[in-house]
Amino acid sequence: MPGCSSSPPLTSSGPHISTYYGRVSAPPLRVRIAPSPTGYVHLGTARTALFNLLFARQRGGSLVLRLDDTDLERNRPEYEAAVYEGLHWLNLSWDEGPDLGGARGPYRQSERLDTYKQAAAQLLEAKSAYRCYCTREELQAERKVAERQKVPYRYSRRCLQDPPADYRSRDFTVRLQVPDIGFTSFSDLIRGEVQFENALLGDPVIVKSNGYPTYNFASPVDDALMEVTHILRGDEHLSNTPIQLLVADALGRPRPQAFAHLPVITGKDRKKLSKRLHPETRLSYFQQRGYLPEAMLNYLALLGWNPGTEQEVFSLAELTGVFDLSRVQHAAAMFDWEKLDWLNGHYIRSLSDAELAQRLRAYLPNLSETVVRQAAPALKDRLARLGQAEELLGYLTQPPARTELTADQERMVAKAASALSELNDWTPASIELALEAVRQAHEWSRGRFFSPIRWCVAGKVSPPLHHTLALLGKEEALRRLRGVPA
RNA sequence: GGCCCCGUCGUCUAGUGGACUAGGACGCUGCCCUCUCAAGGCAGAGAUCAGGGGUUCGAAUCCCCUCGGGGCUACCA
Repeated sequence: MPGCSSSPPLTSSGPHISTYYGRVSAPPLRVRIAPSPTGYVHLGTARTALFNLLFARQRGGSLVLRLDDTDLERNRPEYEAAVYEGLHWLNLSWDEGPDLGGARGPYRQSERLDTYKQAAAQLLEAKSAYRCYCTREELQAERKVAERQKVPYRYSRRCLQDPPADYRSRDFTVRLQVPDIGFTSFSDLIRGEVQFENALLGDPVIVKSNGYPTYNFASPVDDALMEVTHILRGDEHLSNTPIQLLVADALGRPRPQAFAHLPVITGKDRKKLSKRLHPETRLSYFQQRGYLPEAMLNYLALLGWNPGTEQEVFSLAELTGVFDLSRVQHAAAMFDWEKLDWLNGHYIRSLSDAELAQRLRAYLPNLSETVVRQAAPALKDRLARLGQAEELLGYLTQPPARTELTADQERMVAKAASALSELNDWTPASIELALEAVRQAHEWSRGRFFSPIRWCVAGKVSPPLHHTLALLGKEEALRRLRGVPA
């Protein structure tokens, strides 16, 4: 087919090959996200979820939400709600999960313990895994020795060759016996061929002494059983991949069709986002500060991916149309508050007044719905985050500090007050008309006339003066103009 | 230390051997608009393409080395 060569594939060859064979017997594309219920949604998890969703939607596949809750120390059932809440806030959805059910459940790893137990038993039976009775102290000692000898640490396999005599009375873990020759390699949709030397891997623990599986065991077991075909996850998992592949192999399960390791998101210090070091790690932090979910989603898409065009603003639907894994960046991306602020401001400005007022209400709990609705138009161009509204409107409840006025300025304020006191219709438009009349009658410039009024009524900075006054209400506005203490 | 990944303006990035005097966006600076602050408009500064060697008529783009950053190296995920 020489004619076909005129359009070279723009994406890497992996998916094309599978699509081609897919015509014969199309295995449905299935991807998954696997957050741990730790009480908050990690920003990286949110982006991984986005990319997975886009990938699945583009190819008519499905997205599975699985809860990786095998860490008894950190995971709590009640934290599950935070996962749903965060993801839903971003308007992200999935097709199967603990909340939705599905044919490949259960979707909480804590409910799949029997499955892992069986899988471990199978590996033990096949001699591709063995029990390890070493205590943490013994292992620690081994590690120390390796360190002292400046040789890379791997478990000694003591329990494989020579288990302790008192093993019956000891707790044990289960370790995968990794082949000590050969390489484990796989092709990554973003990074290409990646190879690891088995001999350097060491025998990883796959079942903890409390009977729970480790991540590197539960994950490949579930991915196989849940028939996950493509794994898109953070780059920090790249080094875990060979172990998971080896687990699938040992179990006699097919490996996933493809992996794609997404570049990590870093903080200003170039380090992976962590709860302790970076407030931006928690998705909910953005919600609290007044970032719009659609702006968040847009920004997240741009962190590590770009459309190849000059477009910066994308809706979720648009992203679904143009997203392309082959355009995902290889290098880590540093989180940038300033660009997010710009994007968020852009989205705020694109809201209708009514919509903005609606979204503002949660951030202005002390103001009436009416006031919030009146304030929306004046606030629109002044907000990078909804959370800033409270400060901008602070003058409503907190009168400004008294400023010293010149005699001239006092006269202007008095004129304004008396003109305003005649007004029956207390709206920005009529206030503006009244002030303009005074100003023109005396031939004062706006700057000269408005500044002292603003100082008396709101302070140094405030929305356009007629809005500032309108929001205050006639009575309070006049009180402040006349300098009467409340 | 070992293994793996990565390296274009401060940041996110375009770029896949010649159209690159390296483009865009955020931020920054200046001007315009203007009642403050914003928003908006216009203009501008900002990158020896990490460094050094090759390959080639020609390299940000291909190869090698070095340096730098990150990830993993847990009975966390």
